[in-house]
Amino acid sequence: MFDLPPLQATARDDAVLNVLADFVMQEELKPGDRLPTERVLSERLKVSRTTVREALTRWEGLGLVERRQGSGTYLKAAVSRDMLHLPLTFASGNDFESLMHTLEIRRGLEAEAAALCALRAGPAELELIRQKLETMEEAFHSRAGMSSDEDWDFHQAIYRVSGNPLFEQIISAMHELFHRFWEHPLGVRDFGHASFPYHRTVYERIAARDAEGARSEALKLIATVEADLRRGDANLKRAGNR
Amino acid sequence: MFDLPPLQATARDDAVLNVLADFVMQEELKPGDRLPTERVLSERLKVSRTTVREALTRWEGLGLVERRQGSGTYLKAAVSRDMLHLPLTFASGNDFESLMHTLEIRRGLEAEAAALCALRAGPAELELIRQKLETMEEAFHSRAGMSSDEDWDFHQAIYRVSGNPLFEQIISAMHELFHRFWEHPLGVRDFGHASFPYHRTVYERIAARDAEGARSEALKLIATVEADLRRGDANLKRAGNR
DNA sequence: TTGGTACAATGGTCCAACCAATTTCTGCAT
DNA sequence: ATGCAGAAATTGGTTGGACCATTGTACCAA
Repeated sequence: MFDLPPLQATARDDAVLNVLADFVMQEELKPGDRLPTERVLSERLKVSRTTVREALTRWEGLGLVERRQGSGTYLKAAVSRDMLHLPLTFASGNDFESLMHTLEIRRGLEAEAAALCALRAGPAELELIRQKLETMEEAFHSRAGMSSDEDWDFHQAIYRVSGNPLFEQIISAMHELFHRFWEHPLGVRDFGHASFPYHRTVYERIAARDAEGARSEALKLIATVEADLRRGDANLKRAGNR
Repeated sequence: MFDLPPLQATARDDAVLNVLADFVMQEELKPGDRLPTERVLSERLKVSRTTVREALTRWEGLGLVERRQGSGTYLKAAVSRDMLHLPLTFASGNDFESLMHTLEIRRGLEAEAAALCALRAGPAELELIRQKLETMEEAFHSRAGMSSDEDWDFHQAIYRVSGNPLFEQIISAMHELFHRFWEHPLGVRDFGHASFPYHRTVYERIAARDAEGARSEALKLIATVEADLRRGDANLKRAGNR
């Protein structure tokens, strides 16, 4: 008994996605570009708009695409037909414990990314990191601490220069989780105050092509953040909140 | 420049998913269970079936749910309201480059997990790791190399003992990706041959409560795997395949 | 130049129907 | 009773058309 015919059962939106992926490749659309209207796609592909929407919804859920009402649908990541999607979803509550867990993941990744940076960064990439560093330091000094956006830019530059796109994907997804904390619970403590000096040392080790040194400095950096958070949490508990 | 108002655009299907997640928790639905009909949900939630479908499509894309026409929609994974979605997408998942990328991620995580293990493993956990190690060594000796299953068990034990569930979840998802390589492309080379001795050194550093030592040994372990793979790839290219 | 207003384009939601696969029920033959 | 083929109901998949909410743009007036 062969059971081979799972082909062509009813999989229109899968087909739509394949065709769309072809289209994106053919038009050489890059992240940020706008792709055709749902109505246009519906007409061109000879399927209903609903079907197009379901397909795009799937892509949106995978973070490949972003929809802006009244404006259009925009590409958020490179797309090709033979892509492997690996949607990880796991329960991760809003408690302090979960925050620490994500931080541990980040520590491992950040260290590795910094090490790879030291090995792979060319002059241009190095310059990019240096620029982000200085922007961050400037913001830090002018606003007396709290440079979370610029701080994030710096780290993101490292992930990008590492030459491995997975770093950025994983970390940026976790970044959302981080924000869930920074909004609500522990007040906006003076993060990064303790970690601040390590940003420069990380950069220096990278610039010196010292992979192990970069890894080590990155570890120290995250360790200070962790210590800050633990202290904040302790204060909170001592105050009796929750 | 404040850019605070991303609040409350129009997000019915997000709301639908939240309510649905609540429902799943409330009814204690487990993977395999069937959840209410689209039509029922539409009626109960007072939204159109289209909206319900878009929401479910998102879940389906993330692998949380499976739809079977004529039968129903079935839960495929545990669902809770505060879930962290981490959709990774690998470009062209069959080239050597992608394999290296996943390996770099694994190196960062493995090192961190080993370090945490050294800090947190109790006597019982330590014994578990030791047992996995010996099982692996035994398999290695009896079958002259190639002990991938037992090898995996060993590493998984480390992730588990690390006390951070995220490690196991991320890595085990990537493990699938690894297998796609080990099946087809580079022949089943004598992996782990070079990495073999490091398994024991990792364990010894953990047992000695030496976090940095454990991290360092774990790094060496992955490095040998990487070197093996690079060698295999070079051989393949020299042979003219592709 | 500035500021507002009308209008068109676009994604978001809804409805009502029909199609296709699956499951369940029904009733007949054994 | 039992077994099984066919009808009927159930359920996800698709369609077309309509309307709403938001955004972008062109145009006009101060």
